Amino acid sequence: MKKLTIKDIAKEFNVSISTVSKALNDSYEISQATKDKIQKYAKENNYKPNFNALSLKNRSTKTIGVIMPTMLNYFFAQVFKGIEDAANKNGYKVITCISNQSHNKEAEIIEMLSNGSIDGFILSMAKETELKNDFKHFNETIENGTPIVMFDRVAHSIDCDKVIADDYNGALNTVEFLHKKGHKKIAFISTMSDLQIGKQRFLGYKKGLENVGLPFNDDLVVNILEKDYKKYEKK
Amino acid sequence: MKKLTIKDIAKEFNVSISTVSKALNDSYEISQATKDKIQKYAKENNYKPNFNALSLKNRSTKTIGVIMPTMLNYFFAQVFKGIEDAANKNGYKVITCISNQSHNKEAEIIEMLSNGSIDGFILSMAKETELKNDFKHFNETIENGTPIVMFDRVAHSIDCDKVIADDYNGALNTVEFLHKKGHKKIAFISTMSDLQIGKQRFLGYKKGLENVGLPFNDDLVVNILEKDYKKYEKK
DNA sequence: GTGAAAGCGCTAACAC
DNA sequence: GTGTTAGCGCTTTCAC
Repeated sequence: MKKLTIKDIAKEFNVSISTVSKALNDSYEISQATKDKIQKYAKENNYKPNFNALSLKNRSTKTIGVIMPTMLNYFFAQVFKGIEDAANKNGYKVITCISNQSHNKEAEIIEMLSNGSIDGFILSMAKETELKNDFKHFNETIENGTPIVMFDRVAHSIDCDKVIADDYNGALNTVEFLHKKGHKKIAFISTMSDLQIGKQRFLGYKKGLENVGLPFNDDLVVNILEKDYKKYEKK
Repeated sequence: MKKLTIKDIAKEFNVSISTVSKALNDSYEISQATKDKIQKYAKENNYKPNFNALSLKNRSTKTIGVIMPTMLNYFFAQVFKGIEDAANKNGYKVITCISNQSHNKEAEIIEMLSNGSIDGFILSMAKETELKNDFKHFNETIENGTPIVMFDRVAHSIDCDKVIADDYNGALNTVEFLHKKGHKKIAFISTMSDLQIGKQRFLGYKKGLENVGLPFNDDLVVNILEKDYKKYEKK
């Protein structure tokens, strides 16, 4: 069964394609009788306006490009669920790609999607991008008129909207909270001490200790870096 | 900076758009000199053929619709990574939607993407779909000429390609393996005893016990259903 | 070697 | 109330 087009419907009723188009869009120009029969026929035969034709015409794809550093991580999986859900509710689709923490892959993804596939990006930087401090691809994208919204692992120097957590005060408040509960030996364990968000948390942790008058003890700080836990991951 | 089109390039060099198109596609009809200057200009100005125009013309979008029951689950997150990776390597994009185990949402997603947005589906059934045994939306999609590939939670009655694990023998072999290691009390814990894959594993488990001559003990079977662990999940 | 024109499916301005 | 036409960006057949 071939996909139905406006043209097919026009032929069916011996009217012009513009009549069909208007009827389907419930235009006031078209008589109720015509609209009724055309809409009925369209529904019965499962007509759906072609996505690419609409996107081409409207210069808008109603789809968002999402770039995730990884999905094998409960935080990012949750964020993805949230994005997908909100997008759908607002009539948007989501094209998702995984940078796998690689700067190169990230740039490639942006390149691949910068051809009218999407209306804009939502992304969290690859680790490598942050370490390299190389944001050229982001800047070019924005200059080319494709909006970017960054979350979690963001580059503050980029001029775009960002959604972040208050990592510094989060850690600080946690220390104060634990201290209030009577705890004296508060450890800091991080898997991302090399990233900005990790550093902020560490600074908040130290400041928290200072605030409550606890000594900072290097032995209570554990940094698990990727190279260490990577070996446990199947490739 | 507006996005460059073939038309812009044509104007730049005072040639026709078809010349530009051919030059960019390295056609033998065009002189090397013309090709060189046009290709150079295109590259320098970051020309990219418009995705929607190509899809419209070619009737192929080079994108796959992926429907996941959930992403908050290491198995599905891994599968997603695999799909995304393989797709990208083959020049495909991936539009991913989460059914959240809902039959309705699953049908809506299929409906939403069945307008020429994608060339085909890769999906794992929502739990509700399996329990309801209602596969109308799948059959209609296939009849309409959109291919479906199912994985993991599949409906065997649907005529399409499927990628599955051998749940029955997997469980059976595991029991035999453990028995060979000297274990006598082998428990069965499942979070999906209501799904086909869960039932297969359970049958394999029982058969395994039988094969090695161990008694089946109901107390060693634990079924954790969604309603039980759901309360631990943030909504 | 280059260009004109039709067509992919759709919308919208403008006839009639 | 309905139809014609141009155009979105691109490819491709057919002229020249």
